[in-house]
Amino acid sequence: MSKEITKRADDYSQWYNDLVIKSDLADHSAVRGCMVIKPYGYALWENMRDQLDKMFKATGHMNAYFPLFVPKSLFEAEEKNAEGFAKECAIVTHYRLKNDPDKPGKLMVDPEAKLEEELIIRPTSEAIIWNTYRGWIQSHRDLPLLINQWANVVRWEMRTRLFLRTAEFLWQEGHTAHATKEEALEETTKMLDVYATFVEEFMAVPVVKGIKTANERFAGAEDTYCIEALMQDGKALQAGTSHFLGQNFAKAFDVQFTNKENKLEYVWATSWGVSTRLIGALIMAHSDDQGLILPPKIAPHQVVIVPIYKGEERKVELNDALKKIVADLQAMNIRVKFDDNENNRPGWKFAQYEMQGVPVRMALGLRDLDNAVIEVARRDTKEKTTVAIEGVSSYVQSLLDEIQKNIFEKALQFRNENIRKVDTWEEFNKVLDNEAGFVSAHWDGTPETEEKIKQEAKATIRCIPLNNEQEEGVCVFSGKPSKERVLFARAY
RNA sequence: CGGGAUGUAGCGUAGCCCGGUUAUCGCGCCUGGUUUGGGACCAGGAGGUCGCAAGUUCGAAUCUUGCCAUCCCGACCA
Repeated sequence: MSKEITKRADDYSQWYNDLVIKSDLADHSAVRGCMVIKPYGYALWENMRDQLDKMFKATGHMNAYFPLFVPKSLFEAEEKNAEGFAKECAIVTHYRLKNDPDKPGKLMVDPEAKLEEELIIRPTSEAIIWNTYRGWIQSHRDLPLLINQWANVVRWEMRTRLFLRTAEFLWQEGHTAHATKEEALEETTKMLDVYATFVEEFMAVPVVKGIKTANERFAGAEDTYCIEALMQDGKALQAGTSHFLGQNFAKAFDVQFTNKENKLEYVWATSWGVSTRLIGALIMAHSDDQGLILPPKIAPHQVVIVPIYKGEERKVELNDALKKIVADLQAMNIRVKFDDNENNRPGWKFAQYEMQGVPVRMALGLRDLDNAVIEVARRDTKEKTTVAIEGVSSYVQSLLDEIQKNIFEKALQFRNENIRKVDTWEEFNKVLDNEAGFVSAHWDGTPETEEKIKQEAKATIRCIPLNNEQEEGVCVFSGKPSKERVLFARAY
């Protein structure tokens, strides 16, 4: 078991570099830890983004865009939020360069051009958005305000890891305002459900929905809900969060509304986000030694078609047959790539598209053409079958559904096999060291114990699962009484 | 910022200990040809501030010092 858990994020560097994302911008220390998203990787992100966007709109949200720069005075208004992000901010202090008198041809920061107030490059947008909401919300009739933003943010982490923790990343952040606590709480869990649905049904990655402990909570939130996924190396990954912000931001930015009784009240808030980290989750949850395995629903190309030529003879005939299949698949809204590039040989293409994770590959040569059949290979199991050309498009359509299902089932089985109930401290450590995965154990509910466990076992409480089964027990570390198990794991 | 390692062509590397012709090999790239059912082959070709700077020396990729950068581990985190 433990031997199978070998895949670490680093093992995928081949695909990061060759296909999806280049690790850094240039040989330039100042932008280290940023990422260049290549077209193929971006197409993947776009598909994920488009689907999420649809789901946000279906739940009544609208998109807006707020500034990249947050004046320091706004940033510090909500104290806990500011404190939480203070150590990882990029700050703009000047607005002009000038020629350096000592170094011809070089530029220097013009000391005359110092900004009166520093601008924080957003690590998250609560501050600037809530400052704006103050002007948008006066009456209960303005509520709820349901807004999402697709943007980039910057968090100057001491250590970066491609996809999982880059200095700049793309994400969406929803920021909503509500008249009542109940409504805001409902929104928080509703959006968590949207995330869970998206990640499971489209990315085919099973998740545990849960709530964070106080230690792991978003800075400035009353409660943080999360979805936690398990990677093939047995480490957990937080895949998305949805925060109930209470009235913290409303109070910090003085956002009040007049209720039906003509009384002033502070609004209730939520925020929620997922990022390009999801791409990392996708890679680490599904890849094998041959490369990526992409779920059909979000794969940039769902099908790739490779013609196999023999000299020039009957090439037209071959291509005509394939073009008809391409047209049939496109008519079914299947994203298909017809690769008739003659610079690369079929074997090269097979390997290439396997590495890129294209779910279905079809190959047609003269031998097949004469028999009116075509070879169909699926990426997830690597099975190849020969199918009659007649009706192959509907075969492929159902195969894509089958692959989507199979990838999820495989990941689900792996995840379920790697949630282990543990009742002693010795076993707790043994499982983490030898088998990894989630450990379901009793915890006395104190931040002190949580912190000690983190120190000693390097494992954190990933979440307290929603609808958690209540069960009398004793804390695996302190031996104090506990009434439910929580999920521990070593995490990215 | 602490601990460890490493910098040689676009990528991966040999050479360094023990200084001495024109810096090794593979992949990739360019040209021509033959090929195409699982990462083609033949022939020819281009590509190098040996991380940077200083020092030692007749002579430095190789030795010395300083600096810079990268990677891994830790603190931080989506």
